[in-house]
Amino acid sequence: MIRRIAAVAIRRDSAAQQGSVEDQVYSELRDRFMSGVYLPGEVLTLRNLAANLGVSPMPVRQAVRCLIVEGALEMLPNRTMQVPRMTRDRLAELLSVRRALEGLATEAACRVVTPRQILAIEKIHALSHKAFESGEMRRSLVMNQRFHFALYEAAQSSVLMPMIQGLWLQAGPFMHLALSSTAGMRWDGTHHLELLQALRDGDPTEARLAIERDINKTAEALLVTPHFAAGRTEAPERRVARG
Amino acid sequence: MIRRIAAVAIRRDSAAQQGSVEDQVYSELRDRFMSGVYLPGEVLTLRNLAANLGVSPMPVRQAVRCLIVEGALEMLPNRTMQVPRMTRDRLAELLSVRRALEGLATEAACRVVTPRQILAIEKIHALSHKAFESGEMRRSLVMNQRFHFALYEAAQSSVLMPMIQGLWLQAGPFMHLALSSTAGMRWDGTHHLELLQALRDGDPTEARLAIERDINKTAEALLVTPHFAAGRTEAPERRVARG
DNA sequence: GGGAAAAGACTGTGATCACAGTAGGTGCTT
DNA sequence: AAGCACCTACTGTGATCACAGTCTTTTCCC
Repeated sequence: MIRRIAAVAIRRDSAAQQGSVEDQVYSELRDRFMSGVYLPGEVLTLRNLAANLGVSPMPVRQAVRCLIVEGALEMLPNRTMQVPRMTRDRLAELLSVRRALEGLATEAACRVVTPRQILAIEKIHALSHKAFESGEMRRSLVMNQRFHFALYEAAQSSVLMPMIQGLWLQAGPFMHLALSSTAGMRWDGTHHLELLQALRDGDPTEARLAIERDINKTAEALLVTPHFAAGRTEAPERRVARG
Repeated sequence: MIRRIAAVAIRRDSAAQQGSVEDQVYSELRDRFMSGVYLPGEVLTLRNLAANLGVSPMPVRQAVRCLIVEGALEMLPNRTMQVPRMTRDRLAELLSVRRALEGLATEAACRVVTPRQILAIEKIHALSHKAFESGEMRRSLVMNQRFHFALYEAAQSSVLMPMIQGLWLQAGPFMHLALSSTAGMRWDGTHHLELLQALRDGDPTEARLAIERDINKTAEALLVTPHFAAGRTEAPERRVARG
């Protein structure tokens, strides 16, 4: 049974989308994972994804393989692919590595960031804060992500950036599942403001500490959610992919 | 012109090699990159690789895409694939991230490592040292890698291990190019011994410092080599793939 | 003889088909 | 009515072909 709910053509966004079809598929799927389109435990199939993206299965195969290598997708022994469930241990590890890598990136960024970039980051923070105040949690999460990535991009590191993206990619589905509801989420942008001040002062160490505090805050919010998988023996609850 | 120098079947090693052909190809290519089979700047093509591995181009395509995502391979604007050249900046970044991640893994390993595992690591160190003494640099490098990975594997982290492997994968071709000659390489296993002592003492902080010192030592040895690419405007010098 | 143009080889990419294995559903048998 | 077997639908995987580029080489003309 092939359910084509909305066969959105992959070229929808940005008229002059360039690159091969596979690159577009890969990019689109990355965005979807980071945006929480797919939920932990959800089962995806090549042909459904292809139909949903409006492309042939071929480019999807390779994009999906890459996502598996990155840990954003899991291949079960049955050869079926599913969005990995999250365990408390795994989340703690991800956050630990985030602290290390994003701390490094923040230090590097602080040393070379331009006033113009700082302004852009401030702007993104304002948007995130505004979205949070109006209860648009989804949008606030996305803007928060943009805030972090705008910062790390200033570091201009071709090593750190892909690794950090990989971490967000792995945590994406779970983060959106756990935080997209307003319940129990009392976020304040204190650490973001501290970071911005450190950037203006050109104080890498303080900037690093601010980011680490921000990640710790996220950790506190995430680790209390009841969304964790109990282990390898959890109930099936296999969600069928929507596309 | 298809040059089949040695069309080695992919199933050569270990009779009961399991998994799909693509998994085997991917695994084999990873090993080759980490072993320095391919040199920085070398150009690889799908069909040559496929012929060399004795498989059809199809599985190679996907494996190669994954390697590109991991940063082990580069795709030029011409759509040709080449082993990335190394720059001093990039190497410094890789080593910086290695310090952070392998430090983390070492701490974690130190907390859960068993005496039996410590013995195994000691054994590997002895082999590495012995190979170095007899001038077998290639073998010494491989054993050194096994030493590190045996340590990190003790940490049992499904997050850290793949990331660290990715780092070694990116640095692999350059490391072997720079260090496989005995010239200018005066390695001593002091830091390895310090690490082993810290493991026995159950002192995570000291273990972490020992690994960091070890990586710093490697950094010193690597950063003085004259093998760096000058930048984006370097001479072509495109080595043709051997397969 | 030198330079421009065309022909050739070879590249990655995408589509389509065949295949083996699995999961789930249906119908028959006991 | 319950249990078992078969059968259908669907999964990822691999192979093969066609195609549009690029790069090299050859060939023709000035």
